[in-house]
Amino acid sequence: MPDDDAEVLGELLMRAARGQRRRWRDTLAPWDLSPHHARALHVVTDRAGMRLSDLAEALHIAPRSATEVADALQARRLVERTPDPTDRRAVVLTPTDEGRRVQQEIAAARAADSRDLFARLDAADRATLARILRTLAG
Amino acid sequence: MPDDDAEVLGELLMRAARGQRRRWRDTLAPWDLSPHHARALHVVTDRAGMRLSDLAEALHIAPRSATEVADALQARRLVERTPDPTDRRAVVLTPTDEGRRVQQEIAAARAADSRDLFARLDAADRATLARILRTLAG
DNA sequence: GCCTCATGGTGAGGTACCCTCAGCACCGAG
DNA sequence: CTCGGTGCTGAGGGTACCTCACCATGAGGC
Repeated sequence: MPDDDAEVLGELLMRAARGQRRRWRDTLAPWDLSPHHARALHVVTDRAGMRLSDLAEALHIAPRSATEVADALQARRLVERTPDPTDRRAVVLTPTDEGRRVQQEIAAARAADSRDLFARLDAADRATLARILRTLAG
Repeated sequence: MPDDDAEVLGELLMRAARGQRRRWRDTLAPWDLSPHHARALHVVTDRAGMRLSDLAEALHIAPRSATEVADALQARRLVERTPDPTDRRAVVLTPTDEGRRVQQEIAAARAADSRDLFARLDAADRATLARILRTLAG
């Protein structure tokens, strides 16, 4: 394989991912949420009883930074801090009704966006792309 | 197409890109350069006579931020600021010998890394992947 | 030649998002 | 009850961006 081929592929991959990220940011614009906060909201909504330390682990950030993410979501009234009944040191994060609603809307918007993007490919190409990407990830 | 397919594909794409970015960061470690600074060095080395404003445009950052990137590369003695002979307001960035050397080493390392990654695919898959990614980008 | 407006770069100051370290409250084993 | 470990957060720091204001210079109209 020529070196150039590999470089072109690498660049195409990065470009596709960049486009994907940009679409995602645009999709989130109506809710004025950063991708990071949307992800945090997703995580909190997904599994009830998340502790701050669980959130930190899920987002791959330091526990101290999870505090800040929680602060931000709480300020937006998307989640609430409640004391953990089984451990008085711990704090569990619970989505508010608003938080759950926003999360569902975002999930729907994201699904629609992904569908639009990949609708450009036929079924065979979608299957091939999935196989190839899995090979690269493995 | 089921919504799920699209979401899985989107996630696979992000995962592949994330892996790529991680490899790239690891590849750069020996030179202690961030991806951003490496990219800036590449741009400056690539085209002689880059002004700060050109660098800003190439990196898609504000002109003020290009000043900082230039400061960093200059502190590492990878580039030099020289006055533009045709416009006394402007500053052109020129790679030092060291800068050129580092840039070449990094380019070689990156090419080798890309080659390793995409060697997992046969020629047909590489061609297909390129075609599909171009479809998604377009 | 001079005035005016636009342009290239940078200082000052701000935001977002991470981090480490120290400290406090609490848990749980001995 | 004591003591090492754990969960969270205040304090302080770093990086990579940004905008705004400023200065020096360029370039076109008079």
